[in-house]
Amino acid sequence: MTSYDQLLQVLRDEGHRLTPQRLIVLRVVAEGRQHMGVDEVFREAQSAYPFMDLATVYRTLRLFKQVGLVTEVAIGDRLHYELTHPDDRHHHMVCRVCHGAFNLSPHYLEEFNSTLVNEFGFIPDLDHFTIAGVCVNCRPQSPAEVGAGSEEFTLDEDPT
Amino acid sequence: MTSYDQLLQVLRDEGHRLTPQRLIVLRVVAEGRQHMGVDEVFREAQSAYPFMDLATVYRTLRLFKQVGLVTEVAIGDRLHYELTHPDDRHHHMVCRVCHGAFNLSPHYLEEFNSTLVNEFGFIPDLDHFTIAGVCVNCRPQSPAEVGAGSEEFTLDEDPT
DNA sequence: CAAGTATTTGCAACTCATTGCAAAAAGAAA
DNA sequence: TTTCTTTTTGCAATGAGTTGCAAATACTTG
Repeated sequence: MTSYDQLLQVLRDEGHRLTPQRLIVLRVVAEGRQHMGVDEVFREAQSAYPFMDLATVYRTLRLFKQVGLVTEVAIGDRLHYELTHPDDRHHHMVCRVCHGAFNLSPHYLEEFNSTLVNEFGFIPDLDHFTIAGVCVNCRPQSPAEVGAGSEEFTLDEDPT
Repeated sequence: MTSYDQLLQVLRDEGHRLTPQRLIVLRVVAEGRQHMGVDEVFREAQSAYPFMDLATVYRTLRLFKQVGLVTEVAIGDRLHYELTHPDDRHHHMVCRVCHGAFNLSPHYLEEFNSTLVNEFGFIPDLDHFTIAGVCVNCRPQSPAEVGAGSEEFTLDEDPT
């Protein structure tokens, strides 16, 4: 049983129907690069199935997100999606300047999460979290740093 | 010099023109309750200045946000704005169920901020931060908690 | 205070995303 | 396989927010 079939089983198990549209969107996202924009998913899906409708792509991605098959990442002000890798869950730091997305281990949010729960009884949605900002490469460097490069930092960028 | 005039000075100092539309939007936000929706701002502004256009309200609020006069809060999926109180800066926890917005002291994000800067050289936008989730009152209670109330937590809700 | 210019407004068109609804189709049952 | 029920799709309309552009206007300078 392939990994792709396992994904389909997730849908079946929750009582969702396996329509050609869903199979295609799933395949596009599974085979595509990290965090694809909705329009990209739409174009690729449409080339495999010309009757594909944009609304269906939106609905399908939302469904996939609900059942955990994909992860939603807000890049700029557009929504992107990537296949969820259960063994490599991570959050994202998205650079406001270059729009690059960098992975962030869930470990960095554990304490924040406990604090909100313990102090306020507030349960934050931290299934997937995206924080915007400016990455090392786009950061205005202080004079002392100019020419020093940024070898001191490790940014695990999503291949795009 | 009133506080209102100080706000106007901020605009003037940055070279922005003081149009009637801007004066009115500023007054509406300054006198309004916490985090008003754009449509509310629009309605109130329109009653003071019938020619007010919705696009102008959007542009004006965006400008005010840029210069720091107002803070943008995403509640549900709509944007809300509140006057920035420099002596009471805070982030928000927004409940996905009741849509209530609760204040969160910047102190709770200091460590997270330093971690990202120190470990990744990533400078997160933490001027204002909104985290979605479920608040104590809307949280499904465990059997042991039923009837116990939520006196153990202090949620500082924005008056709405 | 009049003239000049750069910004801002109002309007309409547009984008991204969602939704109502009738028609189509998936899966279950016979 | 045929029928039935429920979900899903395609389409068109809607909603929130943004944008291009010509007309209007706030501010600057003489």
